[in-house]
Amino acid sequence: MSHTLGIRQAQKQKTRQALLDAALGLLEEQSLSSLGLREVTRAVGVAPTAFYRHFRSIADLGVALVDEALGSLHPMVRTTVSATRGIDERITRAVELIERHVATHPAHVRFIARERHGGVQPVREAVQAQLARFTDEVKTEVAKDPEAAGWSDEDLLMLAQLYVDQMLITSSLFLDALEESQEERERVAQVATRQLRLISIGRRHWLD
Amino acid sequence: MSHTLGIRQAQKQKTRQALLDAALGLLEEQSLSSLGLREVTRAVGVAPTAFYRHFRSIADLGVALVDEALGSLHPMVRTTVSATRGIDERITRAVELIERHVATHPAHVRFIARERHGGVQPVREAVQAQLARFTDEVKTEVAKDPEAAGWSDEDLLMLAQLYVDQMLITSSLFLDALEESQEERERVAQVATRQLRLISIGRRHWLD
DNA sequence: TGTACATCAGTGAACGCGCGTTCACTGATGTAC
DNA sequence: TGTACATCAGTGAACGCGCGTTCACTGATGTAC
Repeated sequence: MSHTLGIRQAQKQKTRQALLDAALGLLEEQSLSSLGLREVTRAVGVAPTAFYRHFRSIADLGVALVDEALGSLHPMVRTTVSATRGIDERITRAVELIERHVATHPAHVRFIARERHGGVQPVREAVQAQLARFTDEVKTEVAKDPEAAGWSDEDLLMLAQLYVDQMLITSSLFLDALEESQEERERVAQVATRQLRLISIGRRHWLD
Repeated sequence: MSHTLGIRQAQKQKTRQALLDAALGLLEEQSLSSLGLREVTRAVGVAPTAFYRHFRSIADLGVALVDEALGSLHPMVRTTVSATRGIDERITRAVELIERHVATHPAHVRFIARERHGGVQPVREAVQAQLARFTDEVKTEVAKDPEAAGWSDEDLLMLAQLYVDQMLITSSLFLDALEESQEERERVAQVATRQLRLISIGRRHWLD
């Protein structure tokens, strides 16, 4: 126990996290640009002024939420796309992983879908930056695949973009399906699987 | 001149359209859920209370904007996707049409991208409904193509969804590129063209 | 064509309310000796 | 270990402001005869 965080620091972190959690909860039914600072502090049970000890503004909190929602996702993406096992198996696994992630982090997924094109510029930019990182990582993994032999850099990038966008679209569809039925979720999984399969076929014959 | 609209009706329409236009302008830099009724009437130059003569609420105005933005688009989609001429030509033409539409209606495109997953439920639902109509129309056109012989209904639907999503993604990228350079727009066009080409290759070998 | 009445798009004052932000504060935690 | 001072996360009162909505109104347009 060489270095505990200190009671004060620990409590501050806790309040900060409570603000982030409360905001994420409130954002299920509205967008960031209409979220109020007092609304968030009220949900946590602290004075409105306490907010300023942690964030400059709601936009600032939004950027923190983007990092929380997308920051931890990188390792998953990397392992999913990488060329292990057969193609069909990889596709099935990827769709399953997406479905599970949406089921465990629905609020995060909704937040990203909403604010990707939302009305708060710094947040929008933070999302775009993280997605650009994803695209680059996917491109790196895709390039390692033997099937990518002879592909130009531009072709690799367009394929990586296709994959990332496909992932986001599928996430959003799973999210809507969450509030519906098991059948609906299966339908989404089926469509997503077929779309990835079609892309993978196109990829195989790209240089024909 | 059998039936002019009447001065009163005509003036009312004009004010209504002015409210829609002003709202669309204000929405370039914010999202609908943070748009104020007074903000809109102030931009038009009428009293706040005049708003209620035309719309029940901002959400109601938003739904009207969705219809304005997407309603007129159906004929274009139909002719673009339909099986005329060669495949490469069709792809090039589709990408050009998208680019031109974004250039002439940037505010509408931005509005749809923003509110598709935005925080105002009735508006979100209106967008989804219109997009479902698009998907259905695209599916009908795709089914007519000789290449679609032997395709199941589910396969046709998943392809139509892929096309519609691709159209939206490309529109959004063109929109961002509008504020940048001609080179950036060309890069977007190139990536979109390649992605559509890859999809078309996957489509050709789907039943192999 | 002219008159008398009805309609209704837009007005302007008024309201209560919740907002973001400021400020001086309190009291628990941290630090130096 | 104990004491004296510094730090700083969270408080609570206060502010000015713009919001959505109500209401009775005005005066141009529409309609019936």
